[in-house]
Parts: sequence; structure tokens; C-alpha cells
Amino acid sequence: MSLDDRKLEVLRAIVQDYVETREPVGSKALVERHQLGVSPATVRNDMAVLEEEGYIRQPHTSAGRVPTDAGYRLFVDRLTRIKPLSPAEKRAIERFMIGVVDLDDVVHRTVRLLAQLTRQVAVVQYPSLSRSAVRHLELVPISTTRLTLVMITDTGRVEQRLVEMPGPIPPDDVWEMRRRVNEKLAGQKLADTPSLVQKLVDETAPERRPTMACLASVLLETLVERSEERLALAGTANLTRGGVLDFQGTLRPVLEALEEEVILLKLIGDLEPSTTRVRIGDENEIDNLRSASVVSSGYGPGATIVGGLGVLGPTRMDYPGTIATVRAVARYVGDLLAQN
Amino acid sequence: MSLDDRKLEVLRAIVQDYVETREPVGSKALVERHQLGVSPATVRNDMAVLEEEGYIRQPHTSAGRVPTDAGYRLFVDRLTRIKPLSPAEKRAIERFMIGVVDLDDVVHRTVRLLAQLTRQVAVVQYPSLSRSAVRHLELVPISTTRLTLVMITDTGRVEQRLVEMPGPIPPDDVWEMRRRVNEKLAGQKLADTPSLVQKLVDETAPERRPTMACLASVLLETLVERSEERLALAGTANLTRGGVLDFQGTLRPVLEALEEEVILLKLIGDLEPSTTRVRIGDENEIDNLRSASVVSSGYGPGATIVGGLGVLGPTRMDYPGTIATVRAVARYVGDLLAQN
DNA sequence: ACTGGCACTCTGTCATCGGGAGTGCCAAGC
DNA sequence: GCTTGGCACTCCCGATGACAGAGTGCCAGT
Repeated sequence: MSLDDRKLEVLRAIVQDYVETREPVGSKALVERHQLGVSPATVRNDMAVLEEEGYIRQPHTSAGRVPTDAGYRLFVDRLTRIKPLSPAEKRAIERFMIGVVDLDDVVHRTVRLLAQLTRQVAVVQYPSLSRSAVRHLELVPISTTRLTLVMITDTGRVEQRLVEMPGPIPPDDVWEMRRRVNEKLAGQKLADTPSLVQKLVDETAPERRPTMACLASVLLETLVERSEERLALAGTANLTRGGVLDFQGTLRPVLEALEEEVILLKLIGDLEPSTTRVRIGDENEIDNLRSASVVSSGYGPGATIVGGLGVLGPTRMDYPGTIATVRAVARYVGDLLAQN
Repeated sequence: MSLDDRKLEVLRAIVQDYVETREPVGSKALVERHQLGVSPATVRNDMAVLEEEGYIRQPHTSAGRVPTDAGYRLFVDRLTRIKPLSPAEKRAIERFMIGVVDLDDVVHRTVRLLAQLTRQVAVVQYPSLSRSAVRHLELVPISTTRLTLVMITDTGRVEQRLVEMPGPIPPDDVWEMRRRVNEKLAGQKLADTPSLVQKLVDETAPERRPTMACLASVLLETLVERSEERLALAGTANLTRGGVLDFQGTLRPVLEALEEEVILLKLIGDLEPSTTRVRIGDENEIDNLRSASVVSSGYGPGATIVGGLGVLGPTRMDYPGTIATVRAVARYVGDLLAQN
């Protein structure tokens, strides 16, 4: 038997009520709160079908129904109209942008904004280096054998790294390296740099080659291979809303997952299309996050995408609202970046 | 009546047992587990005194005793012998240092190390700008009216900031400013810079003064007034050890406090003497952390102090062990910084 | 295909009730 | 004067059982 309109309507009602009340919802309560136009008994029959199809389940015999991950999925895919942002939310977003200067500023404010609006844990990835281009490279001598390499990208990121040289370097040589490195790399996409860096070494006069090779290896290692993703996190305290119940007893696994940058990047990464993405429960393949959902989106100036952002909350979350907020904030950050 | 040796011994035993078992400790259990050489009845009398003096209390009539904040304080001040680090811990510290390069590296690894060793929440402050000296300032043009100011300090921090200029600046002027700013400020303590920056503006040729003033204001605002403290956090998941019981029901207030940089800085700040500092319960004046203790220490190369680090846990924590670890790590980080 | 009715099941709550642990006090002992 | 054994008392905690409430599944009737 397939799902007719009314059954879908019942599912939607169940999801909505459950999200709101945090309690298994029964047939009688449902017909009272929604205009379904049928009796509880009928709803019960529909529920039986929905349960058989795996969209809802009973915590125990003779309790109300609770949506399953599949149920939420169906809800999100077919039953969600995008909820427009409230004026208050719009105002909050507006207000947050005034006076931003730095990239750091943008990221930190964004992550707090997201956490506050969605009342959940928010994650914002800094613009990915692999999607940025070099704007400028600077070499600053620290001692005779050491210098600091500073890279500024077109996305506003500034990365630095200590370079240990094989031997003392005269200031003029540093100067020369600086000139040549910039000449070769400035304006280039970071993804394209490895071959350019290699060329750079090859073209260096033999007597200076060890030094340049040293610099080159740091360049490659730091900026490409280790690909240096960074991110900001906020709103951890929101995990405790609704007691500890939301996450089957302990926050521990969730908190642990949040400490692993790699995991977070996986969650908000994968930013192929510019659309908002929802991962429900098991769908994000991390054991610790079985009872969590993630709503994420890519962001970037114009149509390009340079990084990801998102929020994490219990599977029982307000999907329409969260999706709308994440999307709006992502777009907003993109516009902000476009201005620079 | 003052506290004789045996009463102090009883207090120590209570603290130790309570920390270990997490349960109120009674007189009988106490004499069984420790060689006190007296009977339970005697211990009970001592306990009555200790309670009257405010060092322990009963959760309810006819329960065992639990140390109060004052009890922990006495324990820490007078009853704690420093516990030497275990070989495993020493090894862990050794292993963590190999291959560190960056300051970022140092800070991140340190905070994780601390969290792991103490099994608590760890906080590490980046070297404070106000205690650092300028090593180099770099001006990188981004567009005709914009440039990025990059500052490198002797403690390894690299801060950058966008400067919006009143009008287009020819490259030569940027060059000149760069030279003069470095000439004046390089090597100076950041705390001393404000007057120097002012002088710098005064000495500038009138036609270039607006530009320089603009740069100067950013310099001052960012690097001194807003004094830009940064910090790293790790081990939040450790809050959940021992159930939620440790923090009177909810982690919420604690998690909230951990999100406020200002609060954290207050906690691990105040680094007057180079000794380790313990704040128990109410002693750290933040309402949200009534049931938490903080063990913190300053760190820096040699005898100087450039920043703070510490851990936060339940008042019922292993003070001797935690203090030893924090102290050892702080010293270690100091040595590491001294090498650069 | 929907509905009303009915028997059944399970949870959550409340009260009751010992067992156990711990205390405070007192009188006796060293 | 400290220490000790004894004793009555208090309170928590877990188990037990009763009970109301909510919800279901099924069936017969419309």
C-alpha cells in the first residue's frame, strides 16, 4: 500500500507535534490538535501503515508514536515548506554585520549568530585554502636561519608558518626569494601551486637551491597537503536544552565528536551544490552522532563556494526553521565576502 | 577549639575518599580504609568539630560527610604533598613536544595534552600581546585604498588586521610607512607602543598625516586597547565523566561559561607569581561555576610570564595530581618557548 | 472506507515498608 | 580528659504493589 495524502498529513502532524512537545503523540491528541477531519480510529489505521513502512515507531506497546529517521527524512523531503524568516531574525542578521572588518570577525560573529538563531550548536568553516587564491606571500626574517612565511589569500585568510633554513641566509637573498615567490604564485589558485612551486625550485640558481627547496617544502606541506582547514564552533550549551534526554542519556559522545575537527569538517563539508543539506541521525556516518542531525550549507561570494557552515542538533529539531536560517545566513556571509 | 593533627588527618582522609568514591564518607568506612588508630566514635567527634568549623557537611542527617569548599581549600593549602608525575605522564609530555613548529602548534597540542592528562577541561591562553614585543610589522596592499597590517611578535604570535585608508595610497608611500613603523616599533614592548605611535604620527609630513593617522588608530585599537587575547579549549567531553552529578544537575551553566572568552581569561589570568593557583568553587567569582574548581598557572620563557593555562573540573577533583600536572605542563611550555 | 466500542497493555506515580548506614549522645574505661 | 562501646534515632534508598491514564489493535456496524 502506498501513502496517500492523508497518511502524509498524519506524518507531518506527528513530526510537528513531537518536535514541539517532546512526547510520543497518540491518535486522539492528533485529531484534537489538527483539523484532519477523521476520527482517532482512522488515524490509528494510518499510523499502523506508517509504522509498517518504517516512518514512525512506538517506544513501547501502548505508547504514542515517534518519528524515525526515515520519517524525518520524508518530512524534510516532501512535507516541508520553507518557513520565511521572522522580522526579528532578519534584524538580527542585519545587526550582526555592521562593523565587521576581518575575516576572523566575520567567522566568529557568524558562528555566534547561527547558534543564537537556531538555538543549536553552530559550526563555521573558514574559507578553504584549496579554494582560495594566493594574494601575497611575505617572508619575515626572525633570525639568520629562520624566517616566518606569511600568506594572505583572496578570501582574507592569513596563514603563517615558521621556516627553518639549512644555513644562514643573507637579507638580500630573502628579498630575492620573496620577489620571485610572489611573482610566480600571486594570483594563483592554491590548488594549482604545487607544480608552480616545483618549477620555482628548478629555476633557482644551484647555489641557492637548497634554501629555496626548504622554503618550497614548507609551502607545500603547510598550505596544500596539510590543507589547513580551520573552523569555529559556538553554542555548545544549547545541547543541554530539553535536558539530556535528547541525546539518549549522555552528551558525552556528542561533545567528543565536536572536539574532532576532522569530524566536523566531514559534517559540514561536501559542498557540491549550493543548496542546503540535511543529514538525519544515521545518515551522518559517525557513530557518536546517531541521535543528531546536521543542517549545512556551502557559502562563498557569488555562486562560488569557499567553505561550509551548519548547525547540529537533536534529530528532533525544527527542520523548516533551521533550514531557512542556515540558508539565509550562508547567503548573507557570501554577500559579505563578495564585498571585499 | 583548634584543629589538632588528627583532625586534619581525618579531613584529609575524607577528601581523599570522597574524591575517589564520589560518595559521602562515614566514620566507620574511614577507620577501615585508613590507619587512623582510633575508633569510629572518636572520628565522629572529630567530624563534629570539623563540621562546626565549616570544613565538611552532611548532605542530610544521617549521611556521611562531604568536604565543603573551605575543606578543599584547607586540604590544598596544608595537606597536599606534591605528587610526582608518573613516568607515563612524563613520557606523554615528552612525546607531545616532538615536531612542534608553530605557536599555534604549541598551543593546540598543549591544550589537548592538558585535557588528556588531567581528564578535565583545559584552557590555554596564547601569549598575551601586552606582554610581548613587536618583532616586525608588515604592510601588504590589498587594493589602492586597503592594506593588511601583519604584526609578528617575539612570542610567535602573528596578528593581522585590515586597514581602510581615507584615499588611494601610492606604493612608495606604503613602503615608506612600513620602514618608519618598523624603525620606531620593532623590538618595543607592546605595552610601550601607544606613546611611540603618537610620536610617529606627529613626526609625519603633514600631507601624509591622515594616512598615517589612520594606520595608527588601527594599530592602537587592535593591538593595545582591544588587547586581543586568544585562547584554546579542549576536553569539554570530560565534563560528563561521573554523570551529570558533579555539577549539580546541569552542565548548562558550565558550558555557557566556557563559551565566554572573557570569563575564561579571568579564570586563568591574574598570573602574578609564577606559582600554580587553585580556585575552588565560590572562589572564582562566576555564578555559573559555583561547583567548579580551576587550577591555573602562568607560563613563559624563563622566569617571565607571557600567558596563562589551566584546567577546570568539579570541586571534587584530584587536586594534588592536577596541580602537579598543570605545573609541569606550564614549565614545559615555557621551556619550549625559550628555545625559540 | 470510516467509525465507535471494547478489552488489553504498558508506563508513570504514589504510598508503603524494611534494611542499612550513619549519626549524636551518654556513660564507662584508660 | 580523651577515648570508646553501646544504643536509640533519623533518614535515604530500593523493592513492592496498586492504580489511573493514555494509547493501541481489533472487530463489528454503518
